[in-house]
Amino acid sequence: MALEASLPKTYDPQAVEKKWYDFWEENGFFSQTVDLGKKPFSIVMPPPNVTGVLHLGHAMDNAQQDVLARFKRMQGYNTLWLPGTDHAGIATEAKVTEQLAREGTSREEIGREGFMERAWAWKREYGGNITGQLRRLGASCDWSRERFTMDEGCSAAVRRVFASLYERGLIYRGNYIINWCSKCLTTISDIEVEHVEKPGHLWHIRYPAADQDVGEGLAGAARGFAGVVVATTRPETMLGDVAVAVHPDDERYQHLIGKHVILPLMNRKIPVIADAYVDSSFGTGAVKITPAHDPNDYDMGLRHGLEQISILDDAGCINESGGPYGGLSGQEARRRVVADLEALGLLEGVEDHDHAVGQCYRCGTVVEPRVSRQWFVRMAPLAEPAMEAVKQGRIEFVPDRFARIYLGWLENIRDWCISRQLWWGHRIPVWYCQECGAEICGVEDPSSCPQCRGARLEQDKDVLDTWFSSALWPFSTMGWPLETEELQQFYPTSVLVTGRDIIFFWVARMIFMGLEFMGDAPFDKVMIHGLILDREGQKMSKTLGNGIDPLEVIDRYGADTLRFMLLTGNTPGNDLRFYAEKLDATRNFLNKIWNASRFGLMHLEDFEPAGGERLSSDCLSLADRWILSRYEGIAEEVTRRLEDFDLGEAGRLLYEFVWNELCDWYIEMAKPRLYGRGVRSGESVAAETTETTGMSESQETGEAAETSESPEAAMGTARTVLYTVLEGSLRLLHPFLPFLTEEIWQHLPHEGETVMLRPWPQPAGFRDEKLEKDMEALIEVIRAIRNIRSDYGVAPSRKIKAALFCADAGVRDLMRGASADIELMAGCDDMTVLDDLANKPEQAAGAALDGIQVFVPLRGLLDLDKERLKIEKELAAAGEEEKRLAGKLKNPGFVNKAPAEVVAGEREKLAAVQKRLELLRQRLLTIDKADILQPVDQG
RNA sequence: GGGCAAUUAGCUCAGUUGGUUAGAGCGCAUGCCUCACAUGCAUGAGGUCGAGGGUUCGAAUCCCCCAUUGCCCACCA
Repeated sequence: MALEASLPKTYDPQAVEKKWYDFWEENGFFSQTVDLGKKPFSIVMPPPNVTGVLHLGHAMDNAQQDVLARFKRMQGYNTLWLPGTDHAGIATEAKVTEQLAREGTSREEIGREGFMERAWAWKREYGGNITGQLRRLGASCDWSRERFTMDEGCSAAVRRVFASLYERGLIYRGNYIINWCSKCLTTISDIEVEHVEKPGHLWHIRYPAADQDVGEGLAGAARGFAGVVVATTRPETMLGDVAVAVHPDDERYQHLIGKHVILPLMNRKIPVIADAYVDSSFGTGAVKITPAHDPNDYDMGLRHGLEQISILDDAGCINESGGPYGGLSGQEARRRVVADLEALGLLEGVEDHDHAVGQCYRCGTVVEPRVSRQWFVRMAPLAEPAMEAVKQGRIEFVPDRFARIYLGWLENIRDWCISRQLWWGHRIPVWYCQECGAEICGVEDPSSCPQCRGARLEQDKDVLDTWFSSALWPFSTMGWPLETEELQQFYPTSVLVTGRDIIFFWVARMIFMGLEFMGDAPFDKVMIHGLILDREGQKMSKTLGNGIDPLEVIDRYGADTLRFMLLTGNTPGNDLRFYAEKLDATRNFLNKIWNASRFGLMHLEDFEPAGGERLSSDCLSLADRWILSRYEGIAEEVTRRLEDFDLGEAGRLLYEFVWNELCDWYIEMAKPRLYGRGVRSGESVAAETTETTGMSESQETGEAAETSESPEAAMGTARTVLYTVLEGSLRLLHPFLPFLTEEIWQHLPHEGETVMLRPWPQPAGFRDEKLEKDMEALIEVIRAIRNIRSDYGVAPSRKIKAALFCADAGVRDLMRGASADIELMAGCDDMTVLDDLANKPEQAAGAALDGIQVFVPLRGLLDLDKERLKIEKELAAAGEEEKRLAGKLKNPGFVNKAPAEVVAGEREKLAAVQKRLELLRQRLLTIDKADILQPVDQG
């Protein structure tokens, strides 16, 4: 009593979450030492940005990882979940830069060294935020192994990998066309460019033939000029044009190939070249070629040996190569160029044209393709094995459709631009000798030039793409390049859990780096989840302002509610909508568990958990055996689902089991015994009662036969079963609801320090599918009776008596004590009683179930109109059913080809329906004839 | 231009290899403050499973086509 009284009626997460998290962490329950004798399970956490804040995406991602980690830990695996954070080059640099601006200073002013100091200070100040937030979520990761992508070890791994790839020619430096963000002031890789379809224009511009005088007198006389009309979406880039291209077979332009035209505004003579890349059917069939600012033109420029004229500066403005337009912004230059062309009469037309504009994925600024000298990773040799690993099943995507996305990307992969014009990051480990020009790359900082012995060395100014260090995460965090025992036990990791948005950024790159440097894939499985959407199905984003802060949710509902909500209600890989009603429903579920446990505690205060061996089946009631069977069935199914990474289904199964089966049925059925009222179903009788004739001939005389065991013994058994199922369910729920389950479990009698280290439930042989089917039938019967009660408005306080006729004695036995509001009539299995009731439909309401008939004497409760309506309804339904069945049985296809037992079954059903129709018609008649009804007996 | 997902009750979603009567939560209706829980209990109403073909004795489920929505990829200027 004291225990249950100490628990409030509703679960209060705020009161317990911190307590248990600290308890777990301080006792080292999350930490794992290497033990090569145990089977390993390992996950590396996708490192969140060190300066970031937890959003719902993180919450879901980490909740999923936590479920797996806790599940595997309970299963006895040596489980490592390794956390850490990412230095997030551009994002962090932008934040620090902003901070400097607020202080009235700047990057340039404080210099590289000063900036790095500020960035590290920023990291020290805010880096703990997100890890603290992960703790609030309940993440059971091993914080003693927390890593940071720029810590010493990870940096050493970066150096080693870079040097190795460099030595083998897999990293090279060169002038290529790259993507430039003029706001972030750095290059970005191809996948960091987002293509957004936008309405734009296609301008048709005439480039006059070069043999005509295009001097100063161009204006006003343009109409007379021949030449060629090109179509472009970016007219300002013409300032950097070096050619016009047409398809070699295009008849319209044969006469121009090899000739020259004049580039208007710049008055440059440029050739007309033939290249099969050009699509004759698009635009005018003639393309202006700007090798310095368009990837296709760049390639074509290489093919034809064309000059690259760069016309943009770092800020995206026209540079001195743009002649009179120098200094203008891109936008402004476009306006002026178009206006000037129009004035010259060279603008032949403008049409609307949607086209994809590349934007920086971080800041949304339009990305300009530029030719620039950068560092690249040669992808072809690395991509090949990475594709093989997935094709051969070495790495498995869950759901597997994501494997195709991965493979598709790698098939068409281009070299990876890894240099960034930033300061915050891993500086490229290459030095240039200022004396002889040698390029030096090494794991150690060089002190002098190995070629000329000169000491004037200057390190490359750029840093590496953040994803370069992320790509090494699965092994750099475990100590590579040292041969650590962590690597030995935990690499390859078991599964990577992440969102589909970073398959390219991260997953693919980890795979090829792992294969290259560890000789094995970094993980066996990749579990991909979707995004969190708002209630309308919109992506949550900062710009839309529809984001929800997971910490506010935790404050209000608790971490477990948030977790469970994020983990259930959808299928793997699909997006998940997030809205308040779902949270409420989940909170109610937690409260249900809470109260079921309070009920349990009332009855288990001085209970000794001696173990399951006390549960031998001969002292169990049918209800006991049923719930134990269901519990084991659920445990098995949940285990299977978790092993298949179907967390949503596992959670749903637990929800339904706990609420519907444990709470709504078992606890209700066990109450009489738990309260010492001693009603106990007669399983001993059931064991003897055969299923021979369908109607038991034994003389069951009500409750006398039921109490073959003392109320005390019955209570003891019920308590043991209740404990077994409740405690076991808490263990099954623990991966989903760590805080709630720990809090309850600690109140229950228990062995061990914490539920999180208890063994995962194992089957103990209570599964009995026949019994489960019987119980299902019983539930149907009880529903039918309650339905009758509801239809006739029987007061809830009044017990309802029912007669139950069924072929199966087991079901009838289950019925005893199954429901507090229903009891079986004495002698109700007597055939004569059945006939009697069936023949007096005005005195009894009935329901026919599969092989079972139920009657409830009405005892004067009959409401004639209601009954009549109901029968009419039933008649209509039965009529329909008869039509359907009769039609089916007339179908020769069905009769001849379906299995004989199916056909026979249908025939039986038809017969039953016809019989029922007849019965209903008679009852209707009787009712119509009845004047006043006499109660059957006095209840 | 390709590819992927989704389309099932008023809303949000399940539905395992084709097989009795298609499920849940929320919402709704009716009745209940029954000694674990009103964040609850009981009962009920509500579905031509996006449209159209096909395979099959039998299709929400397999095949084809179409439509709508969302997402990803793509160097048609």
